[in-house]
Amino acid sequence: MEQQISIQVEDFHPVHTFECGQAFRWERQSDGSYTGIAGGKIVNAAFIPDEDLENLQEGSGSYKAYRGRLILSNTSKEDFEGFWKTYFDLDRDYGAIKRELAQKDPVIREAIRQGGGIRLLQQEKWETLLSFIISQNNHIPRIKKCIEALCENFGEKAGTYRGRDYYSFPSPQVLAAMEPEDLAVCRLGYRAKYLVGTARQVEQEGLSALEAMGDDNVAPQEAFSYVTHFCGVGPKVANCVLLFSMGKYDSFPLDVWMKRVMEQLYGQKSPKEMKEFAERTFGRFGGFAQQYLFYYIREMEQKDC
DNA sequence: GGCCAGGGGATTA
DNA sequence: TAATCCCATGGC
Repeated sequence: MEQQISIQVEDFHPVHTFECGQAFRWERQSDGSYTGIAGGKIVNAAFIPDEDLENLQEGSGSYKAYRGRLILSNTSKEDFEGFWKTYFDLDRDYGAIKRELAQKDPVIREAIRQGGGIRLLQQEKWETLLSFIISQNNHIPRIKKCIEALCENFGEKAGTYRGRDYYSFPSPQVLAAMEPEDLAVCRLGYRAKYLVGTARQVEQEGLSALEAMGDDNVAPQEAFSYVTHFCGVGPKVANCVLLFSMGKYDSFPLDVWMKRVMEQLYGQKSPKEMKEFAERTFGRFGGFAQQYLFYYIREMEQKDC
């Protein structure tokens, strides 16, 4: 019998959290749950919403409560306390963040209403760095395929779960020893040389130098400078790494979709204006706002047709 | 600072 | 079938 952990959570919904483009290794199962691997641990996350009126309709604020039970299967109490609790960012009060952001304007208010179950996963730095190098100028379905191929070919088998094999994310050492051509099986295109280049830099400088950027006393600007020095990492990818793995929550990644949001919904014209507007409006919660808005614009595009 | 190639696949025309 | 687009970056 699989070991399970069940906890009561608020401001969480698996679809919002796993489909908002922050992570690429969570797969939706036929029962609506998600199976993923992080830190070499395979886990399944299911969610049973509370059936109270407030949760089904509107919360006390201008958003649903997204309250219910999060059930993690194939894990232990120790792993939950030592890893998943932090990974799922369960100690953060998202209600307070949403209330503050919702006061800013009607656009972000509606975005929070649509994707109020997003939690920013605290992902591993090395994996996040490489995942977002792969993400550049790319579609999410293909990003997922590239990463899966990378893990299957260069990672280690982490185990079999519900009839499927899972592989860990390849280490810097393994990829540093490769030539870009060796990664051809992953269909990374021109990004293969970026991965190998960055892997060699990380191997040289030490993984701990990268990990140290996640410390609270490391300023966002310092982390940004460090992360952008890697091969194939510019401002967009760096901001994603800062936001999704280093706890720099003022980061506001500006990609094609976010430029669309800022132009169509906020009337900002240049990227410079967009950055300044975001900083001015969302401040230290910029990263949370970015995720709500990113999810919102993509939902709208889908419903259009 | 602006322009364009980089791979490859998915989507659109 | 052809053109366009994609959670961009590096190099000129």
